[in-house]
Amino acid sequence: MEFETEFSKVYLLCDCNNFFASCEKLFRPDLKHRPVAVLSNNDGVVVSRSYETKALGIAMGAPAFKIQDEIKKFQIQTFSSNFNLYLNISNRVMALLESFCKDLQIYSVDEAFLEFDNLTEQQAIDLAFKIKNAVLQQVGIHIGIGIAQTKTLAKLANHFAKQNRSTTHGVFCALKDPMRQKILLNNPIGEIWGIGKALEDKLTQDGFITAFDLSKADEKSIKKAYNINVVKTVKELNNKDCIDNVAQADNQAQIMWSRSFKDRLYDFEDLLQAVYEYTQESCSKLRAINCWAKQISVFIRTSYFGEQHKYSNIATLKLDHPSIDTRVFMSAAKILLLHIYKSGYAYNKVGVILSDFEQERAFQSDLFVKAPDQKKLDKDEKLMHTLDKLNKNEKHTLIIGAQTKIKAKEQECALKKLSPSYTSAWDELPEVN
DNA sequence: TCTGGGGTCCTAGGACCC
DNA sequence: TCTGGGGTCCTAGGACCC
Repeated sequence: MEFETEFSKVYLLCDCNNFFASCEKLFRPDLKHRPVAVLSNNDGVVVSRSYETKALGIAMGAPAFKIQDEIKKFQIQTFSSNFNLYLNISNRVMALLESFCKDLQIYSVDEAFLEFDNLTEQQAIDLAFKIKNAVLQQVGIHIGIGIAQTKTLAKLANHFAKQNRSTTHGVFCALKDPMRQKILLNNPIGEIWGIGKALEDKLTQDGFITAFDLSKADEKSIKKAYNINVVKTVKELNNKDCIDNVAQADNQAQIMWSRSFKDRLYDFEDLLQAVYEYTQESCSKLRAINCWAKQISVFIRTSYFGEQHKYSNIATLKLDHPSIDTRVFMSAAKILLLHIYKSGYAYNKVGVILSDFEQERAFQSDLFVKAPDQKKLDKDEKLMHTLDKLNKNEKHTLIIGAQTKIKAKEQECALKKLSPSYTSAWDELPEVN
């Protein structure tokens, strides 16, 4: 009798196929076999494509205005990004995955690593199909699953499964060696998780062409010529698990709010109003995660494309003590914008970043900085939470005095083809025949 | 006319100290 | 006056991810 090898650690990388496009199809059975594309903010570029759209040769990141002809010709159904819908579907998928695995690491809105101990190859494969079918039946989303002893290999296995859907049926197991070598040999280094364009170019120059080449590299020379992350990648390709929990930590490090404008902005006052709005949004997020921030940055930039005069700059201000008060950050933001604003440029994007978080309203006493009045802080915090409550359902119910033209025409982000909020708004529920 | 948004981590280099 | 080295801490910017 032969015993199956048990692997002490097994990762299943579950990844939703064409996630945004699949979410849009979920409530539109009429689109089941039709090409669908989801566009970014301002309906700028393609961010998700259904299989049919991919087959038509529409590239990821393609500017919408450049593919107008194809959209018409092939009747590609386009949607603006409906993040509330995607987040809602994502939550359902993740909840279901968690029922299979207590060690679930949610890596992004559409993928998660499931970690198991002591599984044989066959057990892992059976489990993967069970999970895949459950997600399809209960949520209606197709997922692909890569199985391996490390996260990097599981990502590669998942990619391989997707590239070879007809033979893999969306699941590929690289726990054992012939299969591991297969995915290593069949993937160029650029396909490896953690190897971006810059590293790809350098590695290729140095003669590393496939993932297999990199797996055979000498760790010491890699450390010398590249960095510690590439060394980790080499280890991971060789079944040495060394990438920690990738789930988004509870202790988020920064909050960013930024938008590109449909039209260009020139005036300081117009930019300031946008900065005020993004500051308000960022602060609201900050309070939602129960953090206090000590630092705020404001950035502005002209378009990368077309503009004659390009300019981009960022400025940062450190507060004396952490705050959650929108008004505090707004006055800081104005100072920062004054600092970097230059007239005569056609700005197309501004953003606000809060960082340097604390978990509580700690105040480091300092000889030269006057300690804030605790009672006043209590009152201010209450006021801010009230503000959030009032604005929760209807944005801009209550605004801070300095905000004058909240819906300035120039900064409206056009979302022309937004799908209804099927799962989150009562008045937009799908109709059932 | 129209080219996304929101994150994390690493590293080089400067400031500062002994 | 000039000459050093070694260490830590912080920050800006780059690279990467989805």
